[in-house]
Amino acid sequence: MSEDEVLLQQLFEEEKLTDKQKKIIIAAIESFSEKGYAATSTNEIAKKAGVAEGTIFRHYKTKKELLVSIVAPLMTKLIGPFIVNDFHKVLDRPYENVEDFLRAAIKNRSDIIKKMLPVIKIVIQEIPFQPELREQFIEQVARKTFERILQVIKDYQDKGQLIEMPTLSVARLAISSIFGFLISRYILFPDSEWDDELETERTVQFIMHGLAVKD
Amino acid sequence: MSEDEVLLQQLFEEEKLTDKQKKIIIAAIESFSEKGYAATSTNEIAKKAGVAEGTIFRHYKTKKELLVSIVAPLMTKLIGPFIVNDFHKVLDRPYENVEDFLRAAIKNRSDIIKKMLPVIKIVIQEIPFQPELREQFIEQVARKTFERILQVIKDYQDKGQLIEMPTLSVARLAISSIFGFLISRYILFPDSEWDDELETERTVQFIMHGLAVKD
Amino acid sequence: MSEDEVLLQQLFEEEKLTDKQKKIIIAAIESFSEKGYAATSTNEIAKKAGVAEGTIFRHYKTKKELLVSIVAPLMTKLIGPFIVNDFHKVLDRPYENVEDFLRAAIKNRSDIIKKMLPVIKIVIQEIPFQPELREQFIEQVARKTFERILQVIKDYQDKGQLIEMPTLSVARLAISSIFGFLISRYILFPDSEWDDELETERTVQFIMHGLAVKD
Amino acid sequence: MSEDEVLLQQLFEEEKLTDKQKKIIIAAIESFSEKGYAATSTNEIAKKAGVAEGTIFRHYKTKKELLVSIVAPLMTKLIGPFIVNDFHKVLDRPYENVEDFLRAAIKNRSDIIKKMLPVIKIVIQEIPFQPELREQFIEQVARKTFERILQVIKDYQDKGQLIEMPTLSVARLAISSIFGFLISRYILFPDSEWDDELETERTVQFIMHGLAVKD
DNA sequence: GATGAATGAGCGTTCATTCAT
DNA sequence: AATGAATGAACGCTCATTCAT
Repeated sequence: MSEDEVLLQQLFEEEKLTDKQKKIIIAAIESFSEKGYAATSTNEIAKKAGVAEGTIFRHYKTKKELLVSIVAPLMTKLIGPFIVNDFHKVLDRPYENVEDFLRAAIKNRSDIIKKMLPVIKIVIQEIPFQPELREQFIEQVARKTFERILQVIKDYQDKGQLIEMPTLSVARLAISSIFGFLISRYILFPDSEWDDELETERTVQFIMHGLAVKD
Repeated sequence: MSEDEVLLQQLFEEEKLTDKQKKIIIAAIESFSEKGYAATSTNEIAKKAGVAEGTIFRHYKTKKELLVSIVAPLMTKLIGPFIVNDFHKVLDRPYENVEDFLRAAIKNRSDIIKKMLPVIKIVIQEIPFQPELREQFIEQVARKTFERILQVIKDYQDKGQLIEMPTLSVARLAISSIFGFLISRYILFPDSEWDDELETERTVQFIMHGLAVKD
Repeated sequence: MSEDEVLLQQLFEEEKLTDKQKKIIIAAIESFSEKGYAATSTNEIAKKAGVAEGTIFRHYKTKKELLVSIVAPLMTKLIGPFIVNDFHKVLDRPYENVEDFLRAAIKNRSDIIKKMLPVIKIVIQEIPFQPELREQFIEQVARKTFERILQVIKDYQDKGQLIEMPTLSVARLAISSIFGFLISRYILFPDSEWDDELETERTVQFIMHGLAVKD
Repeated sequence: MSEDEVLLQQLFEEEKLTDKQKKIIIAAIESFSEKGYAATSTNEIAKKAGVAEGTIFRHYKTKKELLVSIVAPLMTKLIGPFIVNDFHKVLDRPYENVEDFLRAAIKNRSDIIKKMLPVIKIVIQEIPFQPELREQFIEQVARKTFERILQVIKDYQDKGQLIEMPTLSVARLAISSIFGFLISRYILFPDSEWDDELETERTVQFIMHGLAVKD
């Protein structure tokens, strides 16, 4: 199974996709993420996919519907495992301390981001301009995940492992650090040499203890 | 002087802009930042600016040149003060400890970001797709600023105020936290109520001491 | 079969042309030859052809490609018969004397010119400005034909039917006379009354014996 | 006096031209003859002339008026000397025989053509598309000159130096040969090496005696 | 007289979308 | 289901021309 096939399977698990449809989606992901949605023509997608232009519109009423069909499942998939798995894990208290949880969270997201990189780029680029996507994102991702995250934070605060501070602020600071790492690692400087294990640990330690010298 | 006038003056300090040119730039900034560069038509800009479409092309040979002419000065302006001012300040040792420096850095960037927000959005959106911009950004912003930042970090490490860790990693962690704050504050949730003083302080404390409970 | 159909068939013998394509070509020939290539808009061609403007660009990537596609086959067709037929005829010595050859040459060219007139006008008008066409013309028409003509002249000189003079000069003089006739006949004064037989004969006699009174 | 100055003086003898006007005309002649009237923009002419675009329209109401103002004087000048001078010369019987007359005619036209070449190219290119020019050409050049030429021919026929044949046909044949020479010499192959004296003589001899071998 | 900024119609071309096959 | 020719609106851009300075 090729790399593209894997990506497709992850994004469109249950859906039945014809062969042509797969080709269209792969071509669209590639073009959208390279040149942006608005700057990509359906003609170009059709050529890259090796299908007739009309075929695209047989499966997706409009170009925007094609975009949404690609991006929407990511929202569920990207988030789903986090919520479903980790929720239970956390409730089951597999991570007795925060640091283990952070390490797991970073690792977990890393795997997905690596695979979904082109689609993630599309989401980031298009969310500001496509109200449809933004709404979906806020609805499905932001809200659900956020609630979960806030609760996790609260749990650890209750356990006395995190300082007292509004959970929203805690969330912002922790998420900034994690996303800052992932964005640096996979989007800004993917070509630098990275010791993933080491940088993950540094990030975790930073979140916990900051940069100040301890006496 | 209107808010737009202020923005223009800051971006195009020395340049002589005709009245129509100002209108074009303001209209372009608005449209580009709202709908994206590719999705904005020159016709639309002309209408919003109240000029003939031809007038745009009298001043800017192509649509892309208009984009660059808006975005390029930001790169200098956004960065200039940081380097020039803070460089000297740091060398002159006005900030004896890191925390003061961080507070100043956040404050300094906040002011500019607030004013330049729409242009900054354009830069963020278009850099991935416009090699011209990316190059300029890397050349003028990333390189220069990064060197400066790394040096500042090293200084504080030498003074024993920051832990020993590769400066690049320190930079990544600190910058993530600061940008995480600014992006949350001005781009993601500009409409929430923010106690700027307090959140700045929380960010600074986080960078220094992390989230772990101290005994 | 209409007159236009004949022209098309002659120019695009082997090629499969859709109905719309035929209409586009006929409209383009008409407009180009009436107003010149640069002064003809694609919009105008589309309207005259009764198709959408986009349809033109589906078949021809650019306006210039449309021009070339019309003019290029003429170069082959105009010249082909001359070379192939006449070459063999001459070698087979069907024209024992020059006068017969000249008569045949004029007649042969007349038929084609009559049919191709509008396209020929386009070629003449555009060759000075379209390097692409000029090259093609020199390559396919001028070179091949010229070699052939020079050889024919040499043959007749060897047979003692033409005076000794550099073949290039002989060619220039004979060709001037023939083209002078054809241009007068079909382009400058097509509306005058012409006794084609008689004027052809006069031209032939002129080429052979000039205008001086013989004693 | 530069070469351009000479051309201007010859074309605009009596007219008072400002310095800018001269520059405009020279620039226009160059561009029109290189790229054609329709494909030349007034902006381009202005730049080449080193004047503001508005200046062109101060002197010539429209672009077409500029074309006509350049081309019209040629019609008079090109023809004028022929009619005026040669008319009297012929009446004064300076050329006792046709051959001398032909030599003089070719020589006379050669000089002018050499100087006026770019303007002549413009005339040839634009006459088919500019009814205004065509009318002017027919009126001033064709008619007057033609009458004169026909009369000259008739004179020589009466003197028994030219064969009996409709003067129109005689004219056509002679003019074809002369123009065929001039066009080959100055327009088609200006870069070949030409022995002007010799080719002129060959042309004259051809017109008189043709190409057939005399016994 | 000369300028050049401004115009808006029109240019060649591309686009997402439709539909007969 | 798949095609690809056809569409016409919209695109970025150029043009000849105007006019306040």
